[in-house]
Amino acid sequence: MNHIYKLHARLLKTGHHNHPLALRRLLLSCAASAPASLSYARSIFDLIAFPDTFAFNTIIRAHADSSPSFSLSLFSKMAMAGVSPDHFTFPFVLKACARLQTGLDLHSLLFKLGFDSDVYVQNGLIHFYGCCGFLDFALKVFEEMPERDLVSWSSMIACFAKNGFGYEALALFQRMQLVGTVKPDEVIVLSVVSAISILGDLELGKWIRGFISRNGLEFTVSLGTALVDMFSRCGCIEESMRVFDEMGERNVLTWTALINGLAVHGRSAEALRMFYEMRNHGFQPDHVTFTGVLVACSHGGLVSEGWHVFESIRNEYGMEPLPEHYGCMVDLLGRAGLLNEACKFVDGMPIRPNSIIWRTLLGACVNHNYIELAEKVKEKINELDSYHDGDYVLLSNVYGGVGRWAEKAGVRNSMREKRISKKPGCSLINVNHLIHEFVAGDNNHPQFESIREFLVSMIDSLKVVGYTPDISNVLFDIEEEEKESTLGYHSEKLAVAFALLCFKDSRTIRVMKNLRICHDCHCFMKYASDVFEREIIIRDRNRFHHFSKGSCSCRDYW
DNA sequence: TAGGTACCAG
Repeated sequence: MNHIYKLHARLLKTGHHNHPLALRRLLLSCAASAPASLSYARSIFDLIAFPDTFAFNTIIRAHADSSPSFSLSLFSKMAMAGVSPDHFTFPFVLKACARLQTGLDLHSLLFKLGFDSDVYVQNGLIHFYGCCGFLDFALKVFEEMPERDLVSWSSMIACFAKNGFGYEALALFQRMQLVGTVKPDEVIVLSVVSAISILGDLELGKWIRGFISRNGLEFTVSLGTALVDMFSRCGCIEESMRVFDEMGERNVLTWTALINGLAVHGRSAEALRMFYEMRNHGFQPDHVTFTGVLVACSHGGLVSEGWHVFESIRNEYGMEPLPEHYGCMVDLLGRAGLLNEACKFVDGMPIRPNSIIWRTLLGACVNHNYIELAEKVKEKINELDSYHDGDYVLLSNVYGGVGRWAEKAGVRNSMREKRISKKPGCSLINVNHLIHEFVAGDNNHPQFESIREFLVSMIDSLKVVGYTPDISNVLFDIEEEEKESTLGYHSEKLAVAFALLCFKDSRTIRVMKNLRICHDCHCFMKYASDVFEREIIIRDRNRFHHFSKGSCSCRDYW
């Protein structure tokens, strides 16, 4: 900002401060320093009697990121003033539209005006469609481009990553390298790291790290932070810690990434230690940091520490707790079996509890067999959002936990009436650089028969040492023997059986699952880690479970 | 004549 004031002062001194060229120069300087200089930029823009395309472009650009609605209002004003847009205008307008996820008619307008063949405009369109979730449109623009620059590839890869299509992002990155016309930079690699985080594939994680150093890419704070997060999501918190230790410069996001990683890996005490160490290094925690610390307390059963951290948000840091912090507290109390306290906490919340808060409480009811409370909580959820399949599964599990099969069947009927189906469990595993997908109850894998046979023999050998299949979590009221075989087909069991068949050495088995692991599978994995002398790491929807020598890192507290 | 797009991490 200082250089703008100096420039303005010089213009005032020489009497050129109202000269159109001087105003343009000032406006440009302000636009380059956005968002700090936005109000100043607006006042200069207002001084220009007849703003031309360049002036409009500059002011639209300056607001595209931080005040996208204002950018769009300026674009309308531009049209009303009869000032024509040019090929510079649209990338800025598209950026604003991407932020607001609006403006689907823009493509036809710029097509009509003949700006659709400009690479910057096309890149803007890819980014815009990607942000709005219209991947097909983004891909169409990308594929039809006669020439692509680094930003075109980067935009399309980011589109895939942002929308959860990890493999597609990686495949495109590979295609880009095969085409070989552009050289990857730190920006594009950040999207690739994010794609690998979605997949949770450690082999790929190690590869991208090597790629970064082989290609001499600058190890920026954001790239380092993304790697800390990625390794944690790939199930290797040790590697996250190594990257963290090697980073010369860190910021609050880096510390938070590590704290969150430690929390979901069940290393609660270390997460708390890092939180206090971070403060000693002079970094102020933000809302995300607090969420990580509270998750650590919750998963570690650290009730009093959790209370202390929660209260410090307001008392020490002067921040207002967000709904997710209240959610963490409900989880903390509920997990610890303090259901009455959890209810009191929800009743005393200064904000209206959302369905997530109630759902958290419902989960606690399942873990501690609080049937009446679960029924009341489910009613509360129904008032807010009655179509969430997971809630029915939880309620069904409460009834199953105490053998109330008639009520359990009632839950099934109610799901049928509302046409709600249970999302199938799905587990992924990397075997010899190939990802295998297992879906509960699905026998499409080419080696399904041998996997199933091996799984049956596994279950038999685990039963010998004390494993008893727990049938209470099976959703429907079916015969006992059938229930047992339904459990036998849970996707994570199939994935682990497959890994044991494939891996002849003693390497760690790593599985990624879309839903929470059930009690029976959790018990099965503990026995399997002992009997087969294997470390098994499962990433479920909430956290990581490290099974080793008959026990789990979550200490059965998840 | 100037001005441009992607990533922006937790």
